[in-house]
Amino acid sequence: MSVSIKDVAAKAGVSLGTVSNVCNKPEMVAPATLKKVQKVIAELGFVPNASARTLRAGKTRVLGLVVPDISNPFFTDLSKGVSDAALAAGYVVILCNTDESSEKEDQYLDVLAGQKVQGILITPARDSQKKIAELANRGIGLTLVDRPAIGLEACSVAVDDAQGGALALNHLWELGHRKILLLTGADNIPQVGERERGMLSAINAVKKSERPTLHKIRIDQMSTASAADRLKAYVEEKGLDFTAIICGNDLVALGAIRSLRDLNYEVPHDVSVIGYDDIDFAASATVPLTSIAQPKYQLGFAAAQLVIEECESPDKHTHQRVQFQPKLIVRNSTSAPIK
Amino acid sequence: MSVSIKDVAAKAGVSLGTVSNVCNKPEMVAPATLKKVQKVIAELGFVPNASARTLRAGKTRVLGLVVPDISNPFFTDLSKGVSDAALAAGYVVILCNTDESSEKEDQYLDVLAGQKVQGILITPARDSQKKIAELANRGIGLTLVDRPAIGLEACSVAVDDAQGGALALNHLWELGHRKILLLTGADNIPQVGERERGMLSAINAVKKSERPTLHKIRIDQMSTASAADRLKAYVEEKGLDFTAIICGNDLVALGAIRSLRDLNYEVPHDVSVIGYDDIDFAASATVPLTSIAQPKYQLGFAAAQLVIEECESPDKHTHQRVQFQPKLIVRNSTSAPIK
DNA sequence: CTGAAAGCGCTTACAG
DNA sequence: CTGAAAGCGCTTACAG
Repeated sequence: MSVSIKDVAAKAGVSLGTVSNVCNKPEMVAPATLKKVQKVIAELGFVPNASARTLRAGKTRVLGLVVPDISNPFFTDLSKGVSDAALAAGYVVILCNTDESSEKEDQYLDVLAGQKVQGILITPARDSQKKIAELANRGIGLTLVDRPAIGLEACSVAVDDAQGGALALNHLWELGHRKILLLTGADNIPQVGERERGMLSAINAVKKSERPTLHKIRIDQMSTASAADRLKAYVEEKGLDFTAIICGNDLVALGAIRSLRDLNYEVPHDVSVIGYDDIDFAASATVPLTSIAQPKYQLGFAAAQLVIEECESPDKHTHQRVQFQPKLIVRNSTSAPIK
Repeated sequence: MSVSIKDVAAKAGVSLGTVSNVCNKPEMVAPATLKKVQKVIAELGFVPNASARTLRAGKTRVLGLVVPDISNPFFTDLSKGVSDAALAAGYVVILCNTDESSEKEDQYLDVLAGQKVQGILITPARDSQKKIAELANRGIGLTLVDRPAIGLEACSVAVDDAQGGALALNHLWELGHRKILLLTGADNIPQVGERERGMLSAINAVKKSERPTLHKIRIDQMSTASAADRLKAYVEEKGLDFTAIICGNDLVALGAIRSLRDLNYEVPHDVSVIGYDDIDFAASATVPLTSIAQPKYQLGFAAAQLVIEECESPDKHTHQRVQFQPKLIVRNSTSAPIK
C-alpha cells in the first residue's frame, strides 16, 4: 500500500542499499545513478518509513515538549520557538500538556520513552525529579526549560528571575512606593522563589530608612480567576494596606485589576500593578500593563537547539546553562502613589 | 543500553512471544506466567520500543495536529482538547504550526507521512487541497477542523459559522445599528465566507426599510496589530461612516478598539465592536468584549475522537460532519448607537 | 497456554 | 561506486 524502498529499487533497477544511499549519503552515489533514482522517488512519492529507520539507526528525529499549561501565552510562544527550531533541523515535536499534574507528567514521560524521542524539553511540575533523572540515563537528551537543572546532568535554558524581581521592585521603588504587595504562587516554585530573592536584594540595596515593605499572598493557580478571587477576599478583610502589587504573571495582574475595579479602586491611581511575562495582550488590557518581558520565543528556540545538538553529537556536547535577561516594559498600570 | 523484550524474556525464563502477549493480550497468558513476567517488566523498567511495534504492526498511536497559528487562543484551546482526547486513548500528538504558510504545511505533511502518523487533524491553509487528498489515500485518518471537507473523503468538525454571523448581525440590529462595518480576512477563507453568508441572510430576513448596510474591509492577517493599522487608515481617510464593527476575531476586535481609542473615539459610546471566538481575555480587555463563543476545547476533543475512531476501526468508521453551535456573549463593547 | 520462526522497512559494514 | 546480507525489536500466525 505505502511505497517502500523496495518498490523504488525495483523500478530504478538498483539495489536497496543504493536507494538508501541516495536518501542519506547522496555524495557517495554516482551522479547518473543519483539522478535516475531521485526521479523514481519523486514519481512514486516515496517517503522513507521513519519507524524502520529508527529501529535500525536509533534516530527518531522526534522531540518531546512537556509544559504545565499550553494555554499560558508564555508557553505558547515558547512552543513556537521550539517547533521552528525543530523543523529547521528536520525534527518534529510531540506536545505534552501536563496541567501541572505530576501524574500526567509521568504518564507522558513513559509515552515519550516508548516513542523513543531523542530529546525532551521540560518545565517540570513541582516534585518530579526522579523520573526525569531516569530519562537522562536512558540516553535521551534533556533540557530543562525555565527551571534550573539542580543536581541533574542536563542543559537548562532560563531567564534571570532574580533580575526580573529586582527590576519590578526597583521600578515601584523609584516611583515612590513603600508598601508593596506580592501576589504570586507558592515559593517552592523555583521562579517564584528566585524572583523574591531578587526583590529582597533590591530592598536591601537601598538605605534602611527608605526600604519598602513587601507583604506576600499566595495563590494556588496563577490564573486570572484565582488571582481575582484571592485579592478581593484579602482587600475585603484587610483593606488597602499597600500602594502597589507585583504579580506572578500577567494573567494574575489582569485578575488583580479586575477585582480592584470590582471594589471601586482605580489602577494606577489607587494602586499600581505590575505583571510578568509581557504577553501579547498586556498592551491591550483594560489598563495597558506594565510588565517584565521575557524572551519567550528565543527561550524555546535556544532550548530546542541545545537538545538537538545533544542528539546529533552526544560526545562533543557539554551541558550548558543559558540565561536570558528580562526587560522592564513600562505602560499605564504603574504610577507614583497618591500622597 | 535500553532494555528490550529479549532481556525481559531471558530474565523471566520465557520466550519473546510470551512477553509480547503479556503486554498486548494479557488475557491469553496463564495467571502465574503473567504475574512473573509483569514483575520482571517492572524491575527492569521495560518500555516497548514503539518503532519496532509500529514497523511490525503498522500502528504508531501518533496523531498530527496541523494548525495555522498556535498562539491564536482559538487553536491553543483546541489543541488542549486534542491532546486530552489523545492521551486518554493512549495516543500522542505532534504539533505542527504552519504560520499560515502552505509551504510549511506541505513540509509538515511530508514529515508526518514519514513518521507514519495514524491520523491527522488539520485546519488547512488556503490553497492546499491536493496534498491533503493524497494523505487520505495513503490510509492516514483525516479530520478537517473548522473547515468543511469539500470534495474530500474525511470527517470534519466545525462550528456553524453562518449561525455565528447571523448572531452577531442580529445583536447589532436589535440594538438599533443600521450602518455596520465588517473587519475581517479574505472571503476565500471558508469561515469568513460562511459568516458573511449568515449575516446576509439575517439582513434579508428583516423588512426592506429597516435593513442595515454592511460595508466590508479586508485584512491580510487577523491580528491585533494589522487590524489596528487597517482600521486607523480607513477612518482617517473616510471618517466614521458606521456605528458598529463586526470583527473577524477577538484579536481583531482588540486592535479595532485600540485604534479607535487612538483616534479619540469611545467604545461602545461612539462605535460598538463585536468580536469572535470569546477568548479568555475577552472579559479582561480594555472594554470587556461582546463576542461569539465557540466551543474550542470540545471541538478539538471531538475531532481527536473522530480520527482515533477512524484509526482503530477503519471498516466500521463512516465519515461524519460534526457541527457545534456558537453562542452570543454580551459584554460592554456593544450598545445602542448615539442618535 | 507457550515457543520457534518469519518478517515489517530500513541502514550499515563488508565485499567486490 | 554498487550489491548482498545481517539485524534493529517487536508481533503474529502456526505448531505443539
